[in-house]
Amino acid sequence: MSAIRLLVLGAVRQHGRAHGYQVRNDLEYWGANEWSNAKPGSIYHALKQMAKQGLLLAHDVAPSTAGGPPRTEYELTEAGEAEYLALLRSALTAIDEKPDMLTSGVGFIVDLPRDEAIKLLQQRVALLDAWRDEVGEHWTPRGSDPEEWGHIGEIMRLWVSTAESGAQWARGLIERLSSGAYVMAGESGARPEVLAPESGNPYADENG
Amino acid sequence: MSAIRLLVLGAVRQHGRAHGYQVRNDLEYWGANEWSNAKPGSIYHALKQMAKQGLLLAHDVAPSTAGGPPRTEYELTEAGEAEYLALLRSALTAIDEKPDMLTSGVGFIVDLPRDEAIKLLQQRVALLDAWRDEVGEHWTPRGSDPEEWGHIGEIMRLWVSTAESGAQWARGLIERLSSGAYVMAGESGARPEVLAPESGNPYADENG
DNA sequence: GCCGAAGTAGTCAAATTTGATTACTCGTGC
DNA sequence: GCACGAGTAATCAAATTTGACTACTTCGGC
Repeated sequence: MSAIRLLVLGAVRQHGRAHGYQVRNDLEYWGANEWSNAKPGSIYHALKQMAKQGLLLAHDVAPSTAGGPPRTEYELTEAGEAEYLALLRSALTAIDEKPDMLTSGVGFIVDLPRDEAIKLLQQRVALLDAWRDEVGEHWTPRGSDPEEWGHIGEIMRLWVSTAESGAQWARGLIERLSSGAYVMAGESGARPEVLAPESGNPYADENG
Repeated sequence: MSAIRLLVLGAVRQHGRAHGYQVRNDLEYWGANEWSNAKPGSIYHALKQMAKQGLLLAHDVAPSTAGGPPRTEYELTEAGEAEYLALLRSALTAIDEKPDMLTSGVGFIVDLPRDEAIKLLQQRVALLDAWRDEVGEHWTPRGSDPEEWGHIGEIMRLWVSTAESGAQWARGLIERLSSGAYVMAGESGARPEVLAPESGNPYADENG
């Protein structure tokens, strides 16, 4: 799965209630259109699809106050909230995902309690270590002539290097979280669950 | 674009002439179904699409000799050959691609002359260095309070680390290529351009 | 002699993604 | 007073991707 659902759910959740263009704008501001598939078509499609599946609740709102076709506002249902957290956990843990997944997960990591975030990242490190070992074994079975693999061994080198650097980064973040960096879910000083409608999204544009 | 076209063109090219199942089998053997989107539907779709676009020539062959529906064999046209090399070059150079692109590029790197492969990888390193610097600047503009960015700065750290490890790997491969590792296109001892039909593909299964 | 598993070859519907395009409003200049 | 670019909000056709499914053959066991 791509990161689009996580991104859209996270963006809607930050507003409490949002219409497509707001989501699209937030994601564009984050540059997500460049490092993920967060393009208009995908965003609107994801909103509709998730509404159909009961993850989002759609409110048809009168023709927009500022030009354009009538707009629809969405908010997370309970199922949507659960799906959001599941996707977020998976984004931080799973190592076979494309990098946009992990990037999105990091972007929303403060929606998790500190303990859990650390635990997930530790799992990530363990998975990366295991994968590196597995790749190493798979590509150098006893008795097989290294010559035989030739340049294909370079793929192994690439993967091993990717795994090690990924684990390194995760260890760094674990350390920072362990020493109290950032304000995580449920901690005093946390951003309110839902942004006040009149205040701008600190991570997005200035339009309420 | 995904890696599917590069993979399919490369696989067909290695056989000189191949039908869909052969391609599918090769790619499965390389594990490409796991680290890329090389699934049956995508492979057959890519074959048909590229045939329609003149990159491949389709030969309808009598009902298969060994079960299943009638099969179609494909071979690269001149345009297909050009497209293949263009995709391969781009896979090795471009840094904004998903990792399956680079992996595929490495898998086929010996289809390029040594000089060119080295040059492309050097370009890659330069692009990665530039990207790392740009990310660093974009995320720490003068006057902006680091506190303001909070955990979002972790995305920057992730990207910087990705860029540096990617550049490191590329430098390693450049070095190995420079000291004569592997047999590249046009070099004595090179595998023949096209595999003999009766011999197995050394990088795939044993069926001709 | 035939049953089932494995292999061969490919198709299909549904979901998703892309990239362009539509449609309407507001402010700015002229 | 109106043309034009920028902003707002979304839709659409075409291409791609996914995952399951069809259909046919061969081979080993019983």
